[in-house]
Amino acid sequence: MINIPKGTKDVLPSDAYKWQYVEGTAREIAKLFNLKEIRTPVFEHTELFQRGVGDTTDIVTKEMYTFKDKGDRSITLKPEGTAGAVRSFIENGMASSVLPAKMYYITPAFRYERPQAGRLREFHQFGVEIFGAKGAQTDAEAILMADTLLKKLGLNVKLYVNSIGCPTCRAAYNKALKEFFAPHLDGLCYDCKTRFEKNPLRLLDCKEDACKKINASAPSILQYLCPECEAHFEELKYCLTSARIDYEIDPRIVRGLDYYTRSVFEFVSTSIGAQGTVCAGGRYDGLIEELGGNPMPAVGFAAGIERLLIVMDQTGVEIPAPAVPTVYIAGMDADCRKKAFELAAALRKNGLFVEIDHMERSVKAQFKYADKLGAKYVAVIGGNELAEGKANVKCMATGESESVAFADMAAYFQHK
RNA sequence: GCGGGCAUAGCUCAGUUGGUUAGAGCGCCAGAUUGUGGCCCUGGAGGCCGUGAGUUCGAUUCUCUCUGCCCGCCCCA
Repeated sequence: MINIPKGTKDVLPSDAYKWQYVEGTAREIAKLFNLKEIRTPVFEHTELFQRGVGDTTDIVTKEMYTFKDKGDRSITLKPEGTAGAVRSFIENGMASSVLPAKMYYITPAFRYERPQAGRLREFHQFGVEIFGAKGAQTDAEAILMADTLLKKLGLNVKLYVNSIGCPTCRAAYNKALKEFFAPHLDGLCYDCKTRFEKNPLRLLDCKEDACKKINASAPSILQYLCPECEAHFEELKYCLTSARIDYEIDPRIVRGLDYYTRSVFEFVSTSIGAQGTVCAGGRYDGLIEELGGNPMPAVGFAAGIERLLIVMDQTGVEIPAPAVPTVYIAGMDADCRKKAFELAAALRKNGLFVEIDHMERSVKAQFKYADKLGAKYVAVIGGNELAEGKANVKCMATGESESVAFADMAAYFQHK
C-alpha cells in the first residue's frame, strides 16, 4: 500500500463538484472584471522565486520544493503564483501590448510546511494580477473583485487594509522602528531579535505577548508615508468607501513576501482556526523591474481554494448539487441491456444525461441504483417492451409510468 | 523547526481491568412474490485493532521506537 504524500490531498469524484463550483464562480467573477486566464508552468527556475519572492523570506529559505533536473538546472515547484505570471508578462513582451494587462490563474502551489488545517504542502490558489496601472483605483478594483467573489461564495469575512509605503518611506519607517525598539531589545522574543536586524517591519505582527505589549506603542507606518504614498492610500480608502466595501485599517499588516509596496490587504474569516486568511494581496510596483522588465506598476491578490472550501463547509454554505441523470435505462436481460446501450448512445447524441446498467444487476437493483444517482426517470425495457418497440418510463418523483416509443425518447426527454 | 493530542471495518466511533470466533451505526451487496426505487425487516461481504521491538504463558489492550493524521506556534493562501 502506497499512501498519499504528506501534506497533499485527493479531491474525490464525489467532492469535485465543490471545487468546480468555487473555480467556476472565480472564473465568472474574473470575466465581469475583464480578466483573461494565464497558465504558467508548475515549475520555474529557482532563481525566479529567489528574486521574486525574496531571498530572505521564509518561503524561499525553508519552504521551497527545489531540485536539480537531469540537465543540472535548479528547478522549483511554484510556491505562489505571482512570480510566474510576472516572468511571463516580461518574457512575452506584454508591456508593449494593451495595458493594463489583467489576468487570473487557478494553480496548484507548493510549500514544504508542517501540514495543518487549511495549510497543505500542495495547495491551490485563485490569483489575480493587474499590470500597468498605478492608481489606487486599480487596487480598489482588485479588492472589490476579491470581495465580490467571497460574497458570491457566501463567506463572511473581514477586510483589513494597510499601506506599507514605497522603498523611500519604508526606509524612514524602518529607521524609526529601530529607534523605537532598540531600548526594548532585551524584552523581545528570540525571533524578534533577528527580525530587528533583518526586517523590522515584521516585529509588528509578532504573536508573543511580551512583544505585543511593546509594539502596541510602536510608531505606525502610516505616520511615515511619503506624500505620494499617503495620497495613494487616501484614494484607496475613498474608492473602497464609494464601492461600499467595509474595511478596517490595520497598520500591523505586513506581508511575508518582499515584493509588496503601498497597498496590502487581507480578507480574514473568523470561522476557521488559525489559518483564517482566506485571500490576501497588494501592490507590487517594484517586482517587474526586479525580475528584469521595464519598471511597471502592478497589483494583485490570491485566494486559497482549500481555505475557501473549509470556511464554506464550516459555515454551511450550500453548494449547488451536481447534475443528475435525466433518465436511467434499465434492461431486464442481456438483449434488453443491448437495447438500453443503443438507446443511451442515441440519447447522449442529443445531449441528454443518460445512465445504464454496467453491473448486470436485477431490475430491482437497477432501480435502487437509479434512485441513488438521483435519476429523474427510469425507462424499463423488458421482453414485452423490446417486442413493442417502447419503453416503460417511470417518473421517479411521482411514481407514475407511461409508455414511450424508442424512436420518441429523445424528444420526450429533451425538456424534462 | 517547536509544542500537544490521536491511530480499531470504506466512514464515525465503542470495546477488551492482558485470555479462544473484535462490535455498533452509517455506507456497500443481496433477499423479502425471479418485471420496478425511497421507509421498515432479514442476511452477507469487509479488520494481521498503523509499523517495529520489549514485558508476558499469552498483547488490539501495558512500555518504548518509528510512521501517519489532527490541533497550536512559526509562516502563509
